[in-house]
Amino acid sequence: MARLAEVSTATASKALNDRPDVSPATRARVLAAAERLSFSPNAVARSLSEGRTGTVGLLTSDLEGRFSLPILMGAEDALGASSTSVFLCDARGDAIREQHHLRALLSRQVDGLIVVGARPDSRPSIGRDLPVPVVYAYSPSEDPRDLSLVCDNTAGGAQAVDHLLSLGRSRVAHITGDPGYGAAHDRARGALARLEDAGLGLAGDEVLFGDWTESWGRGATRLLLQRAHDVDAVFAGSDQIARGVLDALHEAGRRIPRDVAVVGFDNWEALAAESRPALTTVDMQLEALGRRAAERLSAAIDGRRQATGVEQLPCRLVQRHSSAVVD
Amino acid sequence: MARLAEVSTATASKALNDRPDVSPATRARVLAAAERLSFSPNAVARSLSEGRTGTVGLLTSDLEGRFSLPILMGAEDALGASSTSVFLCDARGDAIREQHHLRALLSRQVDGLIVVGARPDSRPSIGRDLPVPVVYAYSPSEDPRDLSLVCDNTAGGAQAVDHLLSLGRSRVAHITGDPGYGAAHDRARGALARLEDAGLGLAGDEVLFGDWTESWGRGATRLLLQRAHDVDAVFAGSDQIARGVLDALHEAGRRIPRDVAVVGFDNWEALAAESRPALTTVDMQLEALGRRAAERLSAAIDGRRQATGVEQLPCRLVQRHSSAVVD
DNA sequence: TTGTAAGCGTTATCAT
DNA sequence: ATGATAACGCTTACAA
Repeated sequence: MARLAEVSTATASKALNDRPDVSPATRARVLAAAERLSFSPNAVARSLSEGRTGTVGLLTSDLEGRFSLPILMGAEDALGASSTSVFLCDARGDAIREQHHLRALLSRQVDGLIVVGARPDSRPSIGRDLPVPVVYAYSPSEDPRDLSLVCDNTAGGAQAVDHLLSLGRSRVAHITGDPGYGAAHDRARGALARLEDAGLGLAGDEVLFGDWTESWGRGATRLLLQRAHDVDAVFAGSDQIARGVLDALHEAGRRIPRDVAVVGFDNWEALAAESRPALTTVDMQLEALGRRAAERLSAAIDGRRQATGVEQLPCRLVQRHSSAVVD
Repeated sequence: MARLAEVSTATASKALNDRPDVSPATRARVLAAAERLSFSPNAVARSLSEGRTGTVGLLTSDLEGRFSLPILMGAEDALGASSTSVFLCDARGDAIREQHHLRALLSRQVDGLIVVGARPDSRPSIGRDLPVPVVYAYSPSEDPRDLSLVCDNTAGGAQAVDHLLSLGRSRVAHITGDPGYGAAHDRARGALARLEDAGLGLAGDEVLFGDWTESWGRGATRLLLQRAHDVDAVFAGSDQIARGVLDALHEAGRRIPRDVAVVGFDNWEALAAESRPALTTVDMQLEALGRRAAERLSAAIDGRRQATGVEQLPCRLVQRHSSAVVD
């Protein structure tokens, strides 16, 4: 290609990369030649010479889960903008496989790593002294010297309750999932704090922990209706649970939202938008989380000092009919 | 590292790659040195020299959809086994972005490409004369000279009806989604063929096309119950639709499966396993599809001749309670 | 402004 | 069995 343009490879390189010290005429000649041969530079060779590959590794523990996906999209999106490519690796929740992938990524000379956990709880650090910066998303690293981005579950719980209180509800119950999840406790804590601030207790007296399923939502609701017949709002720890709650409330003849308002968590569109009535829910804004993680990583790669600790990103309440104002 | 072992880089390379013509003593010395320095070979340099990167591009049109995800998992899984890494690119359904990513992938010297569409219908070929093999998954390429892997929707529809007939049902209706989807027609065709074989017509006389939502499932079911009061089975074109069908049948006081058996499509666990009763459904085995696509691609990369045309992979019926045998 | 040459880290060829 | 050397395709001093 340089030959076709009758210049040296050095000049060709400068011309193609918009470097100074190339006469307009030469540049034009080079560009024309490149065009003619539909020349495309070999990024591998460039990486070798520059010592920078323009790639990052995305190490996820659980592609299956619906949570990693939006994060991954956000990250892919943000990195694509800086024409960085993403190596995707799924460790399937297996530490051995994770180490294996880590080695593969490092040998491929990625410029940085994003680690996306399967659960919102903290996870072991992938290692200190890695030759590239690392950002944890969704699951924070146990090591506070790492940088982690997570969504603010406590604030999310508070937002849900704030909303219910603003509707004038005062008998608010909370049905949530597996107590083994830190996020379940965080959301409950946020919710309880707001109730307390308002001088209220929890309808049903205690948080109903169970698992993250629709059927638990149904079962817990039946239990709740016995314990607190006058309940006028339910905050569910997930949209799946909320679906069960709606179902059981219908069954019991309660009208929604007139008799009981319901708020879910996750904003899982297929569930929340299609329920009857459509479900008000807390959105974790995971795509934004992924995007932010990518931005933080890019900054670290470009040498700006790597921040540390856990950064909490806000949730957003999405209002639908299950908590509509009734006249 | 070669210096530490007091050998030349050539010998070190042979030792590390289990090449012959290295004395056991030397090999041991090299391995020890590598260990001490926790040496990890630079895959970028190796790629440059070998002309092969051990990477493939995964070009998806719609990361958002739940369908690309299992395919992606399967592909990632199969490729990981051959220690091939995957570049993930999401075109977001935008042709421009797709071309952009394609260029980026080629300049990164990927050894092959997997193209995953957003819908089960055919899509434009990504281009002829690419320097690397390409396999299409889920969305077949419009160009029959490309290799595409898709699931056999027609057979899937047939499987659903076969199952219902085997339960002794004879008044079978079909409620499905957007008629703009070829897959909707394929499934309907498979279902109708089997009914015809059994000398039966469709309950409700015609396929009820609408959209892929729960609310359409509800609406269509109400319609259906007017038109064909004696319906004893419904085959739904998706699990979301099936959820709506279940809902409306409950509302109408029909018992499931005693009065009406229901079969869905997709085996979307969160919906199907948690519905009341749990939903029998057709699984597209997308993970297997992704895996198969990766295998085909690997074969093509390794020089075995690239097959062409559309390869159909079978679906699998997952039986749950919505079509249980009633005594 | 342009060209020459070294270097990036590996593998492969071919002497020794 | 080992090592010197070229090659992979690019960037970048530095020399012309």
